[in-house]
Amino acid sequence: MELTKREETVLRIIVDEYINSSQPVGSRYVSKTGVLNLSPASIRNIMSDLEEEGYIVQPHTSSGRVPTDSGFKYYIDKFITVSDEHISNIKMEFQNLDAANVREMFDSISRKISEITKSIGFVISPKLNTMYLKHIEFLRLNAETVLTIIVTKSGIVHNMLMEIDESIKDNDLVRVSNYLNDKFQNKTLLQIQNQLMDEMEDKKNKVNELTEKVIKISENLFRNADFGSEIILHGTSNIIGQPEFKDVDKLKDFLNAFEEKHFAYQILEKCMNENGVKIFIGSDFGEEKISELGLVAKPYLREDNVVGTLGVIGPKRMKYPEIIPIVDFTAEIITNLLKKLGGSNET
Amino acid sequence: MELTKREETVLRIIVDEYINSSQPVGSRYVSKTGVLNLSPASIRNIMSDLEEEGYIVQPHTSSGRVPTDSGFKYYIDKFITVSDEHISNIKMEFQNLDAANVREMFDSISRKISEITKSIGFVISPKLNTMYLKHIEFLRLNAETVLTIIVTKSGIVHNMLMEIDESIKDNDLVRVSNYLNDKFQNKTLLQIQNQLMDEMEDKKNKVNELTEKVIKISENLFRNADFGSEIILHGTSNIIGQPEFKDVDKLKDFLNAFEEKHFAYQILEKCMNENGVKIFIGSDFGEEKISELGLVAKPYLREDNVVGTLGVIGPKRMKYPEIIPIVDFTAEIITNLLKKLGGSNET
DNA sequence: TTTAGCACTCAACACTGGAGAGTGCCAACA
DNA sequence: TGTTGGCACTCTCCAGTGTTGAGTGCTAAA
Repeated sequence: MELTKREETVLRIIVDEYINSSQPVGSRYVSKTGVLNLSPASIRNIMSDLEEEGYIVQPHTSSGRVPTDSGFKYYIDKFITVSDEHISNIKMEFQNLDAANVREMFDSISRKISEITKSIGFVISPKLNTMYLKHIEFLRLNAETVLTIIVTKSGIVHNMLMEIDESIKDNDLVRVSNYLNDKFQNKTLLQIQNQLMDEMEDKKNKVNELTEKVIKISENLFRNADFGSEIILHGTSNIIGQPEFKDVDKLKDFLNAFEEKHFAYQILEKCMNENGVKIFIGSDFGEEKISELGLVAKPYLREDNVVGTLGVIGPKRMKYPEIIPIVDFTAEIITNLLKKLGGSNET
Repeated sequence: MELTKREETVLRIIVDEYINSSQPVGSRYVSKTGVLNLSPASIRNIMSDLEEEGYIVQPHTSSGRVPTDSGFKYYIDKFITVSDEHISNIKMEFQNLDAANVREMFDSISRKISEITKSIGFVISPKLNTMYLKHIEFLRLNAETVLTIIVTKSGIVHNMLMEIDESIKDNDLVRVSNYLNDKFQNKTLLQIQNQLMDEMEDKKNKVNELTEKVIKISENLFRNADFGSEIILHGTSNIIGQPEFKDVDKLKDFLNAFEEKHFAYQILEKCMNENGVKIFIGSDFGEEKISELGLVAKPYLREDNVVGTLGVIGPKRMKYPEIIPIVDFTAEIITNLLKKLGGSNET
């Protein structure tokens, strides 16, 4: 719904101030800002209209107004502008992240985001099964245990322990890894998984000794392998001070829920499918527990496909003009990182 | 200091009840338990003695008594007995941890501990530089970037990205890794690091082409490598409900401090040097922020050397009889795991 | 040595009234 | 017709008050 100029202005002032103070905003305050040159009484009329249209509410009869979720959305759509200053500040912040490998890079970024936004920062790592195989290797740790190391083209390293039949010799392992490396270079792990499963089906037909070994080992390896993504988040303590979590039980519920990764995943999956910065507010989640929260997220890409997401979780009344460019920029960082790492040496 | 039988009994009843309720315990309650068959008035005399000796205090004139840190210590030393039932319960709990690799095993264990103790569970992973090299490998991701993968004999996989001189060819990398694997199998990473550093010193003397390559690459790799340990902890939300953290600021301070890993590390390092379960209470830490906390920890071993620690952090008034065997048992699990993984295939 | 009795202290709680912030409505005004 | 000042009203917040109950220390008697 479209608002008049003055309604917009009043809404903006209310949201701005609410973001600042987390307190209901009264007509007197709005009038005093001097932006509109109207008396409190007139402001009250405008507020009354805004309330009718669902953009603001009163917590109780004699209190000021608080923006509703639609109020927030209107505000975000209309009034958020990102200043160059913000952007250059952010570039500074991300100048020298220290990270020895890709996993640590995700970790550092998540931590950094949480630090500079004073909210919860998160990174969902790429689903491993969408990544291209660079290299696979088996190392025998002892008679029954083999360590499998899978490296993707983007430099992500995944390792798995595997119980193994003692009849399989060390040089069998070498042969199998050579075979897999030759055959499956530059296929995604999912493709490999599927193709291997198919071959297992066919195995009654053509069994030579090598394929048998491959099948035996791969079955062990791929059947129960978890190539999903990991959620890396930092800064949960940042939201403890926030007034919307004065209620300790609410806080506990929320943190508990987030330690259960699947809950977090469910929430965050919503922003996996679209490109660009996406904002969720309160009721969007459809979860009572987190109705006081907001989420700013953006996916990052590898070869133009979304492979993961990152962003910020905080109170609804976040400082969007600061946070949006942060999320935007860090997603670019990761996209570039993945491009650079998996870049040359293509087939 | 030694206490009389009756003093001991009163102290035990007070601590027991305080652990239960986190409320000061009064003479009437102690009398009512019937353990001593004394009236509240007599109990009061005994309590008065205990207070003089520093085992209990009154938060205010007309309240019941609360154990002091020495009260807790006395209690732990004298009265904790671990029942077989506890132990078999724990064994059940750890029956089926799912973990695909060593890192995930630490993660699962830390999570499991936090779940069953309703406190914070932590595992400090082994210092990588105390671990024996099993295998090192270089993978070129692109012209300038090489991924190094280090595997220890216990199956811990560490990977590092490294910028590299373009003049170094792929087969140089293979040769160098062969060289390192041959020469340094079954040395600790620290030994390797030192030996390589020494060789760099000598390099003016005997330079053949291979050593030069090795030195160039290793320098890159080992100079700034972080082979320290990682702190894995779960369940911070468990202490939110606890009455000793009613004060939100205290809670925030504490969680913040713990997100700074070095703080946690400093605290936890204290229990690195001794074998057996170690208990710290409140003032032991010498840190105001965490004076309300207790810590039960035990190191785990690899070849009779302490390489890491694990344990539980919670309010002082923890259920020690339950928690001590949990910590004890899980440390054994990890010790055994490391022994099994790095076990055979020795030199 | 133990106990009953008593006076005393303190936290916790419910209740009260006043102050302050904010509203809606109305009548008056430009 | 839009704007404004005035006014009655509502509600939260807070400080002050009295009451209750739990617990103590002390004393004198058993």
